[in-house]
Parts: sequence; structure tokens; C-alpha cells
Amino acid sequence: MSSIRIENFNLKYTVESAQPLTFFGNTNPSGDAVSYPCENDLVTVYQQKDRLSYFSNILPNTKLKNEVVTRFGLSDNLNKIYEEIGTDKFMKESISRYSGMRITQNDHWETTLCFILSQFNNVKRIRGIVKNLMNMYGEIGFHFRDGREMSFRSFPTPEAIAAQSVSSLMQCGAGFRAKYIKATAEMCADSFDLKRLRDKSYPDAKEELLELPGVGDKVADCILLMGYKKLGAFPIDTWVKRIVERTYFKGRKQSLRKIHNFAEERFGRYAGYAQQYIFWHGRSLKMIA
DNA sequence: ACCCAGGCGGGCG
DNA sequence: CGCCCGCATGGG
Repeated sequence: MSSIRIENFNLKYTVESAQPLTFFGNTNPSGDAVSYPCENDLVTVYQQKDRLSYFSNILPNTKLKNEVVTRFGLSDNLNKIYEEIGTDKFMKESISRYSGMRITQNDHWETTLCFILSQFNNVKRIRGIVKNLMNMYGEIGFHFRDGREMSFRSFPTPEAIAAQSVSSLMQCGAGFRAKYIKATAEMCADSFDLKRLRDKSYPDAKEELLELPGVGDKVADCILLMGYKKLGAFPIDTWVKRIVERTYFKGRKQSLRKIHNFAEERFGRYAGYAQQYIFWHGRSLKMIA
């Protein structure tokens, strides 16, 4: 078990804010620890104030440290980000309320699958579906901790999902999304190279992601934000749309394009961070209809 | 019994 | 383009 000093980080907010780790990670009741499958092992991370401890069986220490820093966005300059997105009272309140919530960076495929499943769905159910898929189609692994052995399941590969029938994917609870994840898995197992999008610009990468079945404007932005760390991506769901219209357009309805333009101009390169804070603060204020 | 969930694809004017 | 509809499923 090694540890590092951290500041401006809140593991609980980060892990519980409907990012991929919310769906495939395991948290303790108080939310200050999380375990998740990574590179054929289980990584465990634990926060105590300004100390972040991490543990793995097989990852060498430098590699594990790099995994944790990258995964939890610990090298993002939050002071700078807050300065740039804290453009008004609403944003300042949001930053204050959820201080330390960071954008995570996750595996391209895992992020893609999670967010296809997220459409027209709720967090609890998404999590259940992902867990079922892992238990059914993930590789089994073993992890040793405090002299005890425990098993865990890795995240299923594109090949493993592509090999299933739509009806068996539906038995995992995926519902009408089953056909999307099968078709997308087939493409990713074949010629669609998710890794290649890493080096493309945000608009170019988004255009390609939109070719995947079940990936539309919102899901593509989520994948780019949390799977590729393209911090300019601004996912617009029903909540963000409504909150932005109410807060910045006097309640007048705006097209997706208008809101994307607004986000780019107002929040710029860190629009993705702004979106995360807008969503959670708007919801906590119950900014409904 | 209903209603909803961080949308998307397809069809229409 | 903008609008409308159907969609699997489980929890409030």
C-alpha cells in the first residue's frame, strides 16, 4: 500500500458522479474507497483527507501510481479550471458545493459500453446491467489481500460482447440497448479502432464515434470526456439543457447547436468540467421543468 | 396502476 | 433541419 499527497480532490464526489467508475467500481458505504478491475488485477484506492492510498497485487508501483493519477485526473490543475469555468454565481456555488470532483479517464471501450447503456436509463439500473455483463462475460481473476483470496471479474471485451446473442444480452437487463451494444461491439472487435481516435481532434473523433450504433450527440460527448479526456466536450442531456436554458437564456428553449456554441464560448477548453458541475448543482437545486 | 430514467434511430413535413 | 414517436426494464 503506497500513498501520495493530494489537494482539491474528493474521491466520493468523483466516484459517485455517474462516471464509468460509478458503474463498474465497488465503493464502500462511506464512499471514501473504491475498487475496480484494471489490467487483470483489482486496484483499490482510499482517501483520508489529503492522502490518497492505493493498492494492487501485480502492478509495479510506478505504473500503479501512474494509473491512479491518470484515472482520477489528479494532474488536472483544478485551481486553473475553477478560475476559468467559475464565470458566475451559479458556477461558483456549484464549484463550492462539489469541490474536488474531478473528471476521470477510463478505457475507451469500457466508457463506450457504459454510456450506450446509460441512454434513457437510471444510474442504479446501468450499474446493475454492467455488473451482470461483467459476471456473465468478464474474465475471472483472483486477488490476494491481507492473506485472503477473493475473485473478481474483469470488464468484458468487445469480442466477448460481440459473441453473445441479443437475447442473452437482454437477459442481463440491457433492454432495447442490447442490439446497440452487440452491433457496436462487433464493429470495435473488427475494424473500428477506438484507440486511433485518441490522436484526433475533438470534432473529428466525435464524428467517428457517431458512426457507432447507439452513440448519439450526448453519449459521444460522454465518451470523449471520460474515455479520451477531451475536456472541451460538453455532454448535453435533458438536465443540462434545461439548467443552461434557465440559467443563461431566461428559460427560452435552445437547440443543441446553440447550447454547444454557448458552452464553447463561455467555458472554452474546460467545458466538460463545467458540464459536470452544472449537472450536479442543478439537480441538487431540483431545477426541474 | 402509473411514471420516469443524464437518448437514440427512424420517419415525417 | 425540427419535431415526434417507440423503446425494455425496474424502482418510486
